[in-house]
Amino acid sequence: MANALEVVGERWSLLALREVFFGNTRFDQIAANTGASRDVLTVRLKKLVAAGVLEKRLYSDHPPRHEYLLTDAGRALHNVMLMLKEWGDAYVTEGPLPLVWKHSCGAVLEPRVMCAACGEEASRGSLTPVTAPTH
Amino acid sequence: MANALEVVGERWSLLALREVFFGNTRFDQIAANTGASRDVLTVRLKKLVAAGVLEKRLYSDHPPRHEYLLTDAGRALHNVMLMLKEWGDAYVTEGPLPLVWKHSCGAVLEPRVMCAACGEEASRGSLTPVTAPTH
DNA sequence: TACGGCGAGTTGGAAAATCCAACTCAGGAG
DNA sequence: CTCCTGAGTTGGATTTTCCAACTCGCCGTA
Repeated sequence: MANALEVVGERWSLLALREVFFGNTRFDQIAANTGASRDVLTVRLKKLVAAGVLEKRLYSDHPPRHEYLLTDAGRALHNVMLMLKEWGDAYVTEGPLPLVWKHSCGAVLEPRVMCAACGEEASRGSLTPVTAPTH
Repeated sequence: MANALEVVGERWSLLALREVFFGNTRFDQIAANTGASRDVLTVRLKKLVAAGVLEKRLYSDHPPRHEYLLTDAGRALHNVMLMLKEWGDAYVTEGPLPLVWKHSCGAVLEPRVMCAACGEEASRGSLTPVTAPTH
């Protein structure tokens, strides 16, 4: 967890990623939609690229224009963001939600965490921590 | 998401919560295990209490000693932390993992996100965003 | 050729947050 | 009486963040 937070735990990092998930892949879009100041955003994006979460791609030579795209690692963050949004919706956000996700089954998504091995829901009570032997 | 991050998105907040999940509910334990400086930790814990994520309880009158306990909102963050840990384990942490979770089915937990309505896995491809009508 | 505009930053200075070590204060333990 | 522990406070140095303004390359138009 601490390692994860070192990569995406700084202010604006996750919000910037959210924008890329929404298809807002250009610097000015990200800046406008997150509210991050441009200098901080520059630093964050650089760090996310360096960490392999985003990839900076030139999509036009003349004029030179780039966009930020998700790598596999970046795409894998979607789950984290879903759960974070879910928690915010449930315990922080008041009033109607500005956005929901619709699942292909037709329902509005209420994400749950399940165990990949058995398919059952993984609640806190059904889990036990196992520390690695310190050797 | 932005709302959620306003509550738990600051540095040390999630790590402090992790410690409480592990049963390290006292100030000094949290400080030692997270590495946060004591003054910042004081502020973070106050904020988490104010936000209703933690609760400060006196567990001994003489001498006066308190501990931080999870509220419902706090417990609900477990899912977020599971996914964050999962991501860190998969894309950031190198070498053997210091800790894994064991599910009651016997397997080491690999958390997946599923749709509560249909029970199917909710991958990015199976989801579509629906914005609230701006009216 | 000049002029405005856009994308993507950079720069400088003020304001806020963080780090760290040392200090406090209350209540036991010896 | 002195030492120790838990839970912070305090002061000062260091980093980050914020913000508005500036730059630079390139384009469209006139």
